[in-house]
Amino acid sequence: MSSEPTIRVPADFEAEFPGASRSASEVAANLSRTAAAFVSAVERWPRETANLSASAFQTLAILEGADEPLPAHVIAERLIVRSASMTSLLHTLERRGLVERHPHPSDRRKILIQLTDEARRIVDQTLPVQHAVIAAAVGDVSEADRERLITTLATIWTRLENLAERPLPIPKARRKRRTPAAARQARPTK
Amino acid sequence: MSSEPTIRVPADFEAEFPGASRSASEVAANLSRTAAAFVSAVERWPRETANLSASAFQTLAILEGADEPLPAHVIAERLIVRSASMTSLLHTLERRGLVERHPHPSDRRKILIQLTDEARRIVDQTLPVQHAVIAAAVGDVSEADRERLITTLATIWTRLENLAERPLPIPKARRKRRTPAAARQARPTK
DNA sequence: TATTGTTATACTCTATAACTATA
DNA sequence: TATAGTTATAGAGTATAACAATA
Repeated sequence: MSSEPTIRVPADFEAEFPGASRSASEVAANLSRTAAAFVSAVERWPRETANLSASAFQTLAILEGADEPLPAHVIAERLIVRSASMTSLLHTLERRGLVERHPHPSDRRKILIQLTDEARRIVDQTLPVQHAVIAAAVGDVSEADRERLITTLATIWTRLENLAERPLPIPKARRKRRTPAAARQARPTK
Repeated sequence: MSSEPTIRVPADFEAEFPGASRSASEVAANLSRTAAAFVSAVERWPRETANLSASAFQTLAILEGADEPLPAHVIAERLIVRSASMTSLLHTLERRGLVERHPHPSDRRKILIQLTDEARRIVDQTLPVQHAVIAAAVGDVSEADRERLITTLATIWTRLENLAERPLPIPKARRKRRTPAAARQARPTK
């Protein structure tokens, strides 16, 4: 497929899109592609060995990390899903014997979600693989470059957080470039 | 939520997971979070102004970029989806009046997908906003750092491509650390 | 009144398998 | 035989709205 080591953007890009930045768009494209490959690599093990989706495994990992049963709404907050979605996710995990619902001892509105031993085994096997995959993926990058990368990513992330709270920007007009195909179409058809 | 500028991993991490790398996992965590924020920022405009999902807008953008009608299987290849998923995507877009199906003039197995004027208007308005959002997000990063970032991402991506073709690794045993909660549970309950 | 969780419903996206028609 | 596309079906994920039980 697109097996170039870096994704680059054509030179006339900023002429076509006033307000755009060629280098910024190259950052965005390469960042998205690398992160997608990262996520796919990390999700591979739980999917192929335990048939667990990303959300499903994340639910187990959250419970394992908490080291104690959690009420459903707490897991929902950490996963960033609605309570109705959480109910359905927990239903799937319960059917597969990976979590159990228990009544909360003092607040009878709540249910406490507890991992089964099988779920704990899955998490214990999956986390080392995921971390090993990550270590391998970053293996060719020096420690100094890792630190630089983390810092630059943090700079971008902070800006994105601010942007998310602002209203949508007003579009600037695009100056469409003439592509060979468009020129072909524009030419009188004989 | 997790509004720290950088995500960091505890110092005892490598003791718990032999074969893992603390700095690599920090790279992975920060990369995933920043990329997710990027994708969410870029998908915001087409979703909020035209109610278009990422795949739906991508389909329109591919057609716009090609500058000529494309057969369905070509779009499916570029989107990396199965032909059946493409059919359903195109059905949704057709219902919304954004694409039209036309018979291929010479190969009667094929259909040519063409953008409507409304779809072209949407793409023309969306692309400048997306590129402006990207330029704003990366605005605080110097040109030199952008280039370094792209290079480092390419290094990681190349490794991930190789890893994807290999069989799954064998998990190394985890050395569970004692968390406060676990210690509490382990202690005799009085 | 607010919180917790469930049910019902719907829509998107993706996937597989069986199928038609065309090359 | 291989290719292009559709239909049928299924499942995961997310969303909203109405609801019951409890605080």
